[in-house]
Amino acid sequence: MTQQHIDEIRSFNRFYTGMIGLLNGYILNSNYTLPEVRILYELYYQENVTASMIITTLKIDKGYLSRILFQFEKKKMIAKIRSKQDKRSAIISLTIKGQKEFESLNLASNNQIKKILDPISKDDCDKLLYHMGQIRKIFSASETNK
Amino acid sequence: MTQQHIDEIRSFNRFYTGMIGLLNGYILNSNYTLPEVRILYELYYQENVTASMIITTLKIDKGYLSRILFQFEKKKMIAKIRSKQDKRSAIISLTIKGQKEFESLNLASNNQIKKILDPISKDDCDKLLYHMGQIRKIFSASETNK
DNA sequence: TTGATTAGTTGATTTTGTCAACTAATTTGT
DNA sequence: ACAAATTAGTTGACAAAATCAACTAATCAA
Repeated sequence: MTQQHIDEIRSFNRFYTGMIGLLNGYILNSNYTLPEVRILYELYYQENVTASMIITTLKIDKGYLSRILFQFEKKKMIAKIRSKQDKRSAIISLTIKGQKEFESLNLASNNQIKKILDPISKDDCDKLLYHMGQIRKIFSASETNK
Repeated sequence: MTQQHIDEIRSFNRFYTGMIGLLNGYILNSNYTLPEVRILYELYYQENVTASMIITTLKIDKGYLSRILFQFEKKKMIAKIRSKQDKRSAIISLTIKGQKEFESLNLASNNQIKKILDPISKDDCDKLLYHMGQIRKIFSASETNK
């Protein structure tokens, strides 16, 4: 692996940072911050989530999380129920309102992607997905045998 | 373009956000913040840079930039000289010390990439670069004809 | 059962980023 | 030429985002 390999990967990272920034920038125009959206994402797609699970998967400070969850609770977007198994922790779930909020964020995010993909031909779109898939595959393979 | 296309792209973005986070996280263990590193990057690779040029390329608040540059100046990492053409603006350049600081950051960043690439075979590494190149090509092509 | 660990909360603080007001230099329109 | 508008950069006041450490209550492990 040469210096040129490294340079090119770093160059791609800068490029794709811009891409992601573009997409996140859109979300940041919503009423939620990036950490908030990530937390909503976890709550939406996982069941029986506790705060500490979010902490480990999102690598977020527990105090910070606690406050964000408190805001969500105040807005009636989540509900907490004390776990019977472990009374220290609480199972967190999105309320209907919380789900709807996330879904509308999701929709906005989809539209943003659509807008970016719009000038790209169907054919190139397929290629895009193919290349993305290959990149993930290569990284994931290296992930497993370490 | 279908919903599945969009979902996959979003999934890749989440995946790659983690990747970039990993790399940036490393930088953040240094003595510099992400904006600071990005500014150093601009100063290292471009000549005759002014503050307003950095503002437009990095989309950073001018007050924020002004303070960061002040810190750099205090540490003797940059030098400003009033532009002869336009006495409102100053040409900013890295001092030798500034260059060395950036180079050591750069080196650390390279090593981080190396570590990630280490468990990947030469062959897969080449493929990785190929796929990254193709992704950029497709996005850039769509960029030009808009 | 007691000492250590874990889940989550809270207060204090730091870091990061934004906004608006301001000075000085420059450009534009007449 | 020159007044009005614009631009480069600085500064002060703030707001938002994130971190750190101390703390309570529950659980685990010896």
